[in-house]
Amino acid sequence: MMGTKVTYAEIAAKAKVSEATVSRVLNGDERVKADRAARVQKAVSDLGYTKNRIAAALASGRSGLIAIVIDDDLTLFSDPFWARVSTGVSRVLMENDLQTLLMVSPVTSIDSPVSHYLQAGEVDGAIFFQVHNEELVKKLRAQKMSVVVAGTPATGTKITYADTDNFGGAVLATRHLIEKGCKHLVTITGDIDASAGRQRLDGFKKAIAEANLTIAKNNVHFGDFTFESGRAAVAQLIKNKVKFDGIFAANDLMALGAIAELREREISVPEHVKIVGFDDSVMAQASVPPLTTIQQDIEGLGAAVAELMIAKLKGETPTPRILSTILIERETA
Amino acid sequence: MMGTKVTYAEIAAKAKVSEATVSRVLNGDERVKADRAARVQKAVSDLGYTKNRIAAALASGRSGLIAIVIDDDLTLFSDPFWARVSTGVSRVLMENDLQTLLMVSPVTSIDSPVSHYLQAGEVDGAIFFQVHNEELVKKLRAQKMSVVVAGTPATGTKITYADTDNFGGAVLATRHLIEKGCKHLVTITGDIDASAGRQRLDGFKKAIAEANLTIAKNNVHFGDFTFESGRAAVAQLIKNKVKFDGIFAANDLMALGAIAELREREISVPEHVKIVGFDDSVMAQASVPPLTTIQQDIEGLGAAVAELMIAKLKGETPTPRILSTILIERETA
DNA sequence: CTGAAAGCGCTTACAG
DNA sequence: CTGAAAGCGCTTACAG
Repeated sequence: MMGTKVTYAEIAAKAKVSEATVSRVLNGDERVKADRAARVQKAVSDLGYTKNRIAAALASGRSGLIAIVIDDDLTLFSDPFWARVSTGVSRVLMENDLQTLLMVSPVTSIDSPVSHYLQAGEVDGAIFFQVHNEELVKKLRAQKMSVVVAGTPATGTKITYADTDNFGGAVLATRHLIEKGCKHLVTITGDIDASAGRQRLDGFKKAIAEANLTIAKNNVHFGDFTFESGRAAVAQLIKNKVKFDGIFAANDLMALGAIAELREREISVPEHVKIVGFDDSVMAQASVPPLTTIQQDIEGLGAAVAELMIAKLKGETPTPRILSTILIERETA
Repeated sequence: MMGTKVTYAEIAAKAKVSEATVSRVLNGDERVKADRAARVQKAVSDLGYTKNRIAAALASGRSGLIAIVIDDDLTLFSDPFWARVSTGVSRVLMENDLQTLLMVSPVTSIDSPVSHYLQAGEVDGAIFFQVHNEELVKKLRAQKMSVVVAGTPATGTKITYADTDNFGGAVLATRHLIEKGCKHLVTITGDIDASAGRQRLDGFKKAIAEANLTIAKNNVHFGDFTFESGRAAVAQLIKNKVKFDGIFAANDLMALGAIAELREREISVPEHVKIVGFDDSVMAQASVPPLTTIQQDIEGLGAAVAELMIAKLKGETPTPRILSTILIERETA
């Protein structure tokens, strides 16, 4: 079975072909004659051979390694979201005989160890979960390394990316509130510097306009995706005497913060105020009352990113992928 | 600066030494004379050299790759817990010039692709986040591969591991309930097949015994770490007419489920029933009322696992590491 | 379609 | 302390 390392030499001897032929068969070269290919295949399985990818990498210049680069500054990875994206990435990559290298690094500045590592060319591609540093991405692309981003990069750049349809999801959420009879809608935005934050706000505005409603000055409250900011938003809204009967919170955590504050003031959800979140995190169904929210296909996003990477590795220039969302109706709206 | 690949040949020429010497200097061999070593160092930085780890791996037989193996059957990685452990692992490994390979695979049976891959010896070590398959671990260890487990393996095995002090944390939680005046305690256990589930139950029992209280037959309700099971537990308890004024739930999610059910029955928390969870997840502070819970050092656990791995790689036989927990008092107890 | 041969960029006994 | 040389296990023009 296993035991001592089996190499091409043994296979070649057993199959009575050259090592070059063994290599061809193992790499799916069609030109090898069927009978010889069969002999090689048999020898391979008889000997329980598994290829030494490191040797292959050195000889071919392709490592088969794809890095997932995560900037730990934002303790991003603590967010279950990214973990699930990674799961999707890893699964698809493995299916395609590629390995996932996990790089969690405090800073992805152009001079950080991670950057140097990436620039050293030991990985075939890099997947970024944020684009703090467009410079780095550009530099890597200039070095013909394949780069794919999960999320929407700044407009104008030609970076390949996949993202959830944040805009569409926000439209869905807002329309739902309107359908449920809300007349005075407000939104609590996420971090507006992040594309997801911006897009969700845009979607909200779109749905409002579509329904011929208007957005009063104080109806957009800028939050930052935290529970506290959701809570503060409601407090502020009330302090400002804003009249509202529906809230679209750009994520579940802020929605929960909003609910907590409403509850404290004995404003009942969904009777007095309806609310829709975004993410469909575990918390959404564990909340009281269970939260109506927008669900995204998180592992699917990871898979999409991996597929884009694979396409780029083949020399193709794939177009961005936008994954649609669905509304999960629970009890808050 | 960068550009064309710099190799030992260039460095050797520039520093006027042999390639062997370059290798020695770069690998910290003390025997090289200071002045020659200095010349090499200078050439290295002048040329902006970065080592080709793949070539080094092939020549030395050490890949510098450590796999984190995650069984995706349980969608384990969706749990932010493991993502954070991975963060800790990855950080420490990087600091030690090792890479983290992320392997999310549906099954880690002894015949799965992952197993084959690991057995092929392309990684220097493997970190398991669960030990479904003791066989695999044993086999790998027999092949002198370094294996470390995050979590507590079955007793009797000599597997190196690091884990949170689940037992101690449960004792802390239970004592707190007792100090707060609870007389009739119940616990909602986690999956009892998992070591964390068992240990947290044992800790509960220990604290009860310590206080000279007794555990009535129905006071231990077996859950499975889900929100629903927490909810069902309370429903069951009430149906069985069990008298209780304090609940230790083996994780936050079940605690939230319990709170939801209590609220529905208009039993107020913490006035009528006090409750303590375990994990200090994001949900704990976002719950209403905020959940008193046990906090563990999750990234620290990852770091500990990585440190154990590094020790094993050096040929040492480190002893298991148990990380202590603290109680975070909020409003439910 | 196939083989001999060179090469990928390091490491490491071995000899001195 | 240092160098020449062999070798790690593959891949890939090149020639036929």
